[in-house]
Amino acid sequence: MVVKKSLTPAAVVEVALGVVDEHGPEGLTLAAVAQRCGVVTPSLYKHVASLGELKTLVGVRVLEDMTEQFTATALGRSGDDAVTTLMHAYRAYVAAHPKRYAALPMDPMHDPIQAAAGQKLIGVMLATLRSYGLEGPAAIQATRRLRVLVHGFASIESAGGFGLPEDLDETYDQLIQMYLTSLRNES
Amino acid sequence: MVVKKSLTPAAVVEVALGVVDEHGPEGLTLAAVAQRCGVVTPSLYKHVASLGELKTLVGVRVLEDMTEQFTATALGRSGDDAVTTLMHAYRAYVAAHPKRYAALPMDPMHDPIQAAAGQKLIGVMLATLRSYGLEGPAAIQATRRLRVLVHGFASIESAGGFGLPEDLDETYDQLIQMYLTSLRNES
DNA sequence: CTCATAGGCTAATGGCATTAGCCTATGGGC
DNA sequence: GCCCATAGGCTAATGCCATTAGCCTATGAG
Repeated sequence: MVVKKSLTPAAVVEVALGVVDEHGPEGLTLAAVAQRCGVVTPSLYKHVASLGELKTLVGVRVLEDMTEQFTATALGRSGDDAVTTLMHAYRAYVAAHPKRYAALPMDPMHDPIQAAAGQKLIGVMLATLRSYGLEGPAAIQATRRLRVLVHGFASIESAGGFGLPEDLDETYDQLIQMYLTSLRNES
Repeated sequence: MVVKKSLTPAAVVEVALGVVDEHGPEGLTLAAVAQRCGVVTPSLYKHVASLGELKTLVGVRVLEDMTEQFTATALGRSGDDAVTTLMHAYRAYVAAHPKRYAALPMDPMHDPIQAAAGQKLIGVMLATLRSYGLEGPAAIQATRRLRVLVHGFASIESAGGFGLPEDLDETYDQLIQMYLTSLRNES
């Protein structure tokens, strides 16, 4: 039987993701999504509650996507190797989908719909640090530092915020070394 | 003579800044600005070319504001003291105007109107590192690392992105120490 | 076979940006 | 002191977008 394009909510989010990848977060509009779905705008309300909700769902989708990628990459590694790999994976993801990254909410924890996905992503970072044997608060601090580094770099790079793209690999390596050193000085 | 509210472009930007502070960057709308100016929307076009231009000008204004604050704070200091002070000033500015910070473009260099202001802000950071005697490329790398740290932390904190506000001062202190260490390991 | 409903559609409302064109006060040149 | 260009306000109109209401049809469960 031919598969009908039944247009599930998930499919709508998928299309929305495509729109974001092409036109950025500001370009994400119900009208644009509807057109790509071959449907008239109001029809979308049968699948999502509003533009706001769609944006939220897109955010969740991206968070899950990142979590999956990073998990796969970090599996079977530990220590500096794991951290280095995770940081590279983070940068690679954002480089591959720059517009998409800009669609991420910086406070996923404050939205009940996104909280779980955000928690999982942070969980991957926390798990990556496991082999350092950091206890409670120290582990949280280390995770925060990591988050600051990868997000800071990724958000600037993806926006083309560094004047020249020259030596950016070197810059990132330095950030990684800086972070690894901070981990060593902590235990 | 009573000073007329002549509504210069600068005044419009000022009002826009107020709107951003209150409602965030998405709330910055010509309609909102016009209302605050006690004027009808189309009238604004006599002072700014478009909403886009106004946003750009707001960005310039914020960049200049930050530059001024940081310059004043860093004057007369050098070495770790200067860096520490600058980083605290950055965080303080963003904490004082969280919405405003979100209105900043991450790629000021790509806009001819904002380039100068962006350059100056980066210049303050570069100057703050002067006493470390870093040469050319090394100085640029150090500036980039600094930028990544302060922006990463500030953007997450201002969005309320850290789960609990607990121990954020400690987190920031760790970031500062981490950065200072990276400076020492470099020369 | 029937009928509830999923999922599409059209029509209508209201907010916003933007453009065109009008109108008035004012201040600089004479 | 007079005259007019213009700065700076206004109304009207267009077009895009989100959102709501209400209609219509095919389909699949009973």
